[in-house]
This record gives sequence, structure tokens and C-alpha cells, in this order.
Amino acid sequence: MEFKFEIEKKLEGTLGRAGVIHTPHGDIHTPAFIPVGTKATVKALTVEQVKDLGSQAVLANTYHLYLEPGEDLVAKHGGFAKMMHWDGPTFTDSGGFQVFSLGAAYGEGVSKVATSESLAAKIAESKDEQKVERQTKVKIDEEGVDFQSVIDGSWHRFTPERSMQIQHALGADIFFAFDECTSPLAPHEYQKKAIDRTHRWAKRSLDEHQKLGASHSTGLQQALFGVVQGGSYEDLRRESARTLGAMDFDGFGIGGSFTKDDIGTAVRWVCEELPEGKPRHLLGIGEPIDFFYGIENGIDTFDCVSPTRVARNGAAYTFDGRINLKNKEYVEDISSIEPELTNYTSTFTRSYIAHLLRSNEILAATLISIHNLHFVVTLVAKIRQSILDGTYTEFKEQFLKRYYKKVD
RNA sequence: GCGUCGAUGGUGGAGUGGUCUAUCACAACAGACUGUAAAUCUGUCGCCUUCGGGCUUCGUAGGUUCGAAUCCUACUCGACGCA
Repeated sequence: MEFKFEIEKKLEGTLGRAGVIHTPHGDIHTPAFIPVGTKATVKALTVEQVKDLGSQAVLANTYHLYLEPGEDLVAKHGGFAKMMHWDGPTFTDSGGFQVFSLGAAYGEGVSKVATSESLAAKIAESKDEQKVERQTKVKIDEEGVDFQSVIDGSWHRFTPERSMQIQHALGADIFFAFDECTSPLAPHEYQKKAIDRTHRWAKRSLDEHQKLGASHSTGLQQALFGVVQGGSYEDLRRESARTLGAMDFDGFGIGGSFTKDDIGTAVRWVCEELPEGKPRHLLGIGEPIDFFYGIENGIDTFDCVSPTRVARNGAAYTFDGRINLKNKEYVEDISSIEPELTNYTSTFTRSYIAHLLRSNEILAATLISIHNLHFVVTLVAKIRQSILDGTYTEFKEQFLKRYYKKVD
């Protein structure tokens, strides 16, 4: 019943590896994609569907479950996994990301992953004149964070200790330390201040976690991952990884915002510093290309809302790139979304799904979510297999060539 | 047959003398979405354009007026009422 990570095979000449994470609720064969079930549900899907498409674990969110229905109620069910009938491994995010999405990112149009052009434009814009005081729903201080509920506007407070208490009540196998996810627009000076504070919070999270763990009667051992920050600055990323790497964490999350073409580089800086024998999770990343650059630079697990979010908005992954099924060209297309992938959704035509989208039927969200999650879960599983088989380079080349081919 | 009311862009429906290619919604056509404020958001949506602008629309045909989707007349069509 112990948490343990084993490396099965390394990817020659890179930081990549295939391995297995043992958790109290089963193994995760890595690299792996972990579907996000923020509020103890993977949106639009039943747990049977999530399982059948090959998911090994689910990640839920502390912020959302704390607000609704509250961690005590979740604890009465025996944890969020039991509540949602998921019997495999689970993660909970700390609520730290909401410090970003409801704080620095709130109403600013900044996203976790930006293209360098859009970022440059935003930076120019923010330097332009004195901007009106921006409205956020978050106030950060040394002790923790005050934040306003997105549900009813009421004010709440998270500290590292509080986040750990809530996460223990929610009952996942793997927790994340409470961190501050900064804006990509923040200057080096602020990023430095933020990681120093995040490191102090990490230590406090660890202390509280150990205190709470000692009092558990279940005999299960939960793992705690520290979260590396540092924005797009190499010195800060490395410093953050070294500092947290020296602490007694079971694994590490890599958080923060990235420049689209540079995710791999930032990950490499971090993974070069982190202890090799502990698992690394890349928080909130998961477009097809990102998996390759993440994995060869040392990432073991990913989570991302993108497959399910874009699915609800009508976009589907195919081996020839992402398509928008709402578009006219699919109205009479009687092929399946991706003929080379077999799952529940593949028995339906693009035309039928386009019809469901156009008539606003909720089944469209379910069918495309099944497909997209199956696509990314399978893709990462294939990458894992290619590492074991020694065919990674060919596999990567073949996949990317087709997925990102430019049409002239 | 008489009377009343009505006819607006793909649809519904505002607008009742200038600021009207005409509010708005829907539909349509695209785009975005990366630790879920998200079954969401953004743009386009008469024709042409060298993107400055140009041209044509509010049932049809006339008229009044400097100026009409808006006022008048006739006609066409529709709904309702009376015969």
C-alpha cells in the first residue's frame, strides 16, 4: 500500500523514461495522461466511459470541491473517488492554479500557454499607459491567499495548511503542495519573490501533510508532490527545482505558464535539477505536440482540460490534426471522426455528431469527449510503448509529421 | 363586396420624417480554447472594394418633402370582422 515509483526504461540520450507509479489504488504506467475531473466528474462522462477509454487515474480540484459540496461532505463518502465511483488512482490539485486563473489571469485574457507573439503584445499593452486597477478575485500575502468564490462571490482563505487539510479530506492518492501560479507577464523580480514564497509554502505543506498523515487510520499512504514554478526564467526554474528537489516530497509537479514553443525547454531545465528517482507531473499541459517535448525532457504524467473542453466546443483530435466538427464540411461526412481509432464514438459518423452539435444535444459533448480523451490517453500510451520498444524517434517523427502537416 | 389591421434583411421581430444597411435575438459562416469562472467566448453576417470608400435595400408602383422603412395615393398579398 505504499507509494513508489520505478523506472523501467530510459529514453537514450534524453531525460525521458518509462516507468510505473504504485499507489494505494493501483499502478499508473508512465508516461500517462490523467483526465481531469475537477468537480469529481470528468465533464459529460460516466466513470465507466472514463475507464473504458483507458484512463489510469483521475485528477480533481481542491478549490472547486471545497466550495461545492465542501470537503466534509466528500469525506462522508469516503473521499471523492468513492463518491464518483472511481476505484483507481487519484490526484488532487491544491487550488494553487486558481490563484492564477482568478487572480493575475482574471479578465486579462492571459492563458497558461501563450504564443510568443501574443505574449509580446500583452506585455506591450501592459506597459502602455497606466492601466486601470484590474479587478481580481484573489489577494495574496505571506500566510496564504484570500479569494472570492466564483459561485457566489463570498470570500474565503486558503493557506498551505488549509489546502493540505482539504486534500486529506478529499482523499486522493497524490496531493500537490499549495503554490502560486504566476502570470506570464510578471517580471523576473516578481517571479523570484513568488517562488521564494511558494518554497516556504511547500515546506509548510510538507509539514502539515506529515502531521495529517500520521493520524490516518486507514493505513494508506498518500503522496505529496511539490510544485516547481519560475515562469520562463531559466535561473528561477532551476532554483525552484533544486530547492524543492532537496525537500522530502514524493514527486514533483511542474506548474506555471509557458510559451508555446518552449514548454520542452522549461521542462528540461527543471528535470535536470530534480532527483531522477521521483515522478514528475506536468500540470495542465496536453496538446499532442506537448507530450513529446514533455516526455523526452523527463515528464511522467500529464493532466489537461483541453481534450474535454475543446470536445464540448465541437473540436476533435484526428491523426491529421484537430478538426472543428461544427464546420459545414462535416455535415454530410459519413466517416467516423478518426477511422484509425476504435472506441464507442467511432461507431458514429461525423455527420451525426455534427448534427448533435448543431442541434445543441448534450450527447455531442459525451461522444467527442470519449474520443478526445481516448486519443490523448492512447497517444501517451503509444509513446510509452515506443520508449520500451526503442522506436520513440520514428514514432514521434511519423506522428508529428502527419498531425502538424501544413496544407499549401 | 365593404371595413379594420398588417407587409422590414435567411427567420422572428424593433424602428414610425434626417444620426438607417436599419437595434436585438436566432440561424448561418469562421476562429479561439492547455493544473475547468467554460455545453464557453470572439469575429463576420445586402453587394462591390485598391479597405479610403462606393452602390443598392424595408410588398409593388407612383407622389409629397431639401430629405421617406417612416407621410399620401393606387395596386398586390395576408389576417380578422361584417355581409
